[in-house]
Amino acid sequence: MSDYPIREIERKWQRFWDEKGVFKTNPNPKKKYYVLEMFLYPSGDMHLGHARNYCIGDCVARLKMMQGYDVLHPFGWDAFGLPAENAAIEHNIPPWVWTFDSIDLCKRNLKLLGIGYDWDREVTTCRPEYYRWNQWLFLKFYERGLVYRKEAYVNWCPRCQTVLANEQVVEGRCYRSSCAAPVEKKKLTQWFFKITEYAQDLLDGIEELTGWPESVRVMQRNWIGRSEGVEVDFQLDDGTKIPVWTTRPDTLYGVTFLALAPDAPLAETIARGTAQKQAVAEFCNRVLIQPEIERTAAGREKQGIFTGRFAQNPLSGERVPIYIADFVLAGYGTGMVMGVPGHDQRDFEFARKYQIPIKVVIVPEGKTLVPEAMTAAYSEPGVMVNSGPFDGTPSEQGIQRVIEELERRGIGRRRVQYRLKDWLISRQRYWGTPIPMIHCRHCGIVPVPYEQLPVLLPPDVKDYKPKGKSVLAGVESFINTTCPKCGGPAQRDPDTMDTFVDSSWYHLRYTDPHNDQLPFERGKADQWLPIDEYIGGIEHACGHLIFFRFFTQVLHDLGMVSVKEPCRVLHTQGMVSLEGKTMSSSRRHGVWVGPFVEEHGADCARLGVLFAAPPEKPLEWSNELVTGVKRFIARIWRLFEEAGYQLPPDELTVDKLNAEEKKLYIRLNQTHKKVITDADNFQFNTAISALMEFLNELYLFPDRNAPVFKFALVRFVRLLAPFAPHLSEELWHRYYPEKGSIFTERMPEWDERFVHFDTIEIPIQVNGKLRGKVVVSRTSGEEEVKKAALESKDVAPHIEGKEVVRVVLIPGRVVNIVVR
RNA sequence: GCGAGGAUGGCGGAACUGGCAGACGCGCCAGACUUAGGAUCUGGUCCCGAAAAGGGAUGGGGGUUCAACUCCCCCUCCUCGCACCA
Repeated sequence: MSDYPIREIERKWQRFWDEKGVFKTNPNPKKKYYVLEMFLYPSGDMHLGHARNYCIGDCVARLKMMQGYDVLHPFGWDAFGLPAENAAIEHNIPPWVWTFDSIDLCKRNLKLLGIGYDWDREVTTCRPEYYRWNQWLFLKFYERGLVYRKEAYVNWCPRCQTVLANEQVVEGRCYRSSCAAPVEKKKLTQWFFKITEYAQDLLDGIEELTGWPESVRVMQRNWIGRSEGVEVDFQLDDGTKIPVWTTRPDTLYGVTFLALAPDAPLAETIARGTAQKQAVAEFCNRVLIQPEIERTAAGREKQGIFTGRFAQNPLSGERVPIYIADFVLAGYGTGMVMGVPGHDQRDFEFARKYQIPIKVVIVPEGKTLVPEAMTAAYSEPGVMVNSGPFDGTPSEQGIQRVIEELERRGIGRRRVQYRLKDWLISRQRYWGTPIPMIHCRHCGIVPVPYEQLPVLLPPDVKDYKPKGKSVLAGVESFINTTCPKCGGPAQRDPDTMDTFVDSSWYHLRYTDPHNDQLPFERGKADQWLPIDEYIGGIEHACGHLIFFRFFTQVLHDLGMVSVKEPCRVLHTQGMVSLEGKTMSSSRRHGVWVGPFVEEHGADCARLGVLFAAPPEKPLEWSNELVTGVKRFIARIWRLFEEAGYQLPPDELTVDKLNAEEKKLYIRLNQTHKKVITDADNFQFNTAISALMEFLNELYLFPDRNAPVFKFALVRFVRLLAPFAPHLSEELWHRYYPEKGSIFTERMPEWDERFVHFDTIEIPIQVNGKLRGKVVVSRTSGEEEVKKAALESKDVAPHIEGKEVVRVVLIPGRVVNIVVR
């Protein structure tokens, strides 16, 4: 008998699936199932870390097909963005050449793995057929007031020469692992999506996402970061009101200074006309020039400077100095904090350093605090003191009472503050979606009319290298245009969109990928949404996975889709590492799909990544991992070759089976049940181990001509199919050469009448220790089992001469005899 | 600092609702078949006992319970996320 001809067979069935259109989507699904893996940034070769993601998704998709669902399982390319452009600059070729080469390579790899995508629905974000709808959606968002332009200090990556969203700054550095340059602050005029308008909706929506990992839900909650507080008006000497937001109004009488962020707008003007003016300007410059990571590192010694100005506390009437302090964030609250050194650790440190008085206004119940003796702020709840009419109030109540007083006097307002900031989407780079806006000297900013979309990315660019401003600004044929309003000469916006815009709605485009009238038709989106199973990396928890929820919610509110949440179930898969380091295309570190499949086969790769560990766990790849599944495949092949593909009977008469045969039949049903329920619960490793166990039993079964044996073999093939599709398809066709694909055949249900043996072995414990076993009928009554246990000779020595206090029976599980 | 998750053989990992800890696989040991084996098959493989009988074992310590990997309290360590958010 020959070895399993892996590659020959895999190629055969991949061709067959293609030709028969096995994975084509039913456009009119009756029972839909949308399984989606996060699409791919095509950046060179594909390693087993990528493959893990797609093998998981494909296993789910094929299983659902066999269970009778109409499955949507599409794929596409997240093809715009910096890596492509940087690589293009490095290799001195246009970005699209590099990108499409990468796509070809990756697609070949996916086909080598035999992943069952409906390639008719392929989406490529750098094609005008796709990105025109980015522009269209941008304009819709603009009309709805969800797009705006403002000058602000933004994250600037000096190496990529572009701004970054907050979600793209990781530990103060550029999020791209091959860059990781410290991010700077730069004042620029940029386009933003007003995601903060959806902060509460995004937060509320998390409650519904019960099919998401708890960790992701918590991360999103923290990222959105809701706090309740109050905005209090302090007053400058000239009467100007300056609002300060706080969550601790109960400490308002303890304010001894105000601190302003160096990049807050007020910081520029506050010191005007004071002797401090020069020093303040120098301080702000010095602070802002530092990379944010250094400036805002926790635990760092705080820096500040007095502005020469004072403000009046609206409750106590006290006059306090205004400082500029580097620990205050411009983008949170009002960009200014009230300094309460007695009750906030940061304020405490700052006050000690600059000899600002410390005032105690909260004390622990029944105790006193002496400012001079304090070594840290007292930030716990307590009782209010030195707080005028509020003295004696417990601080938690005090928060409410102070707010009420402020509101009554019209000098404060309750306000919820979110940590989430608006999404900065403009990029000063070439390889992205042009922003469909026109700047006219007379009419100001004018949107490009819908009928003029797409605004095409010009191909005739000589130099893609960024120079601190947009590449497109230097492309005259692109930048010069006419104003749609007045017809006069005008200029296009030179920036391109963040690629996270592309990935925020691709899940909807898959439902209607060729629509040239709309991004997608509502009816089609509603047929498939929400996504039933979404699989991707956890690194997207606070980026893409928030953005695509945001888009879906806006599109819902625009009446374009019925669902508010895009995705019912999310699974995050663990990274795959090699020699302790995460596999990475850009660092050329990994096991590559192409050579691996050529050597071991696609089924081996699939079984390998699925069997090695539960999907969410990180996985250290090793050759030993392959050995087991490769042996498994070889053993399956050998057993079936030996058995000779004899057709089983259509119906199995269970009554006529002898004991041995019936046992096999029961084991088959147990295996069937476990494989399906485990796979449905995303436990592919134990599903595969159940198949391995059953294979071992098939080998030991004495009569290979028994109908039940033949029956079991064919069922085994069907159960194996989602995990090792090529091998299974081959075996299936050896039985049924005239039938279609195993994946379009409805998988039978297991026989629930035969998932238990007639007799069971029950462990007997004495005082909790295992002392023996007893075999009883599954239907025997409680007394009968207890009697058998007490009479068992295994336990006799342990109960002899002792008083049996109690006999605990857990039916079908255990008997515990308690003696004294 | 705050938050989340985790710790089980030499390794990856199993264990339903609290009910036989270590399924399955790798590795290792022994044997069989072989000219040969890095192929295949069979058996063994948590630790202490020569062995049986017994004990002891799920990061450490306590508790609840007839019974604890599982529940409760304390501690240690690891991973991840956020991190001066007022």
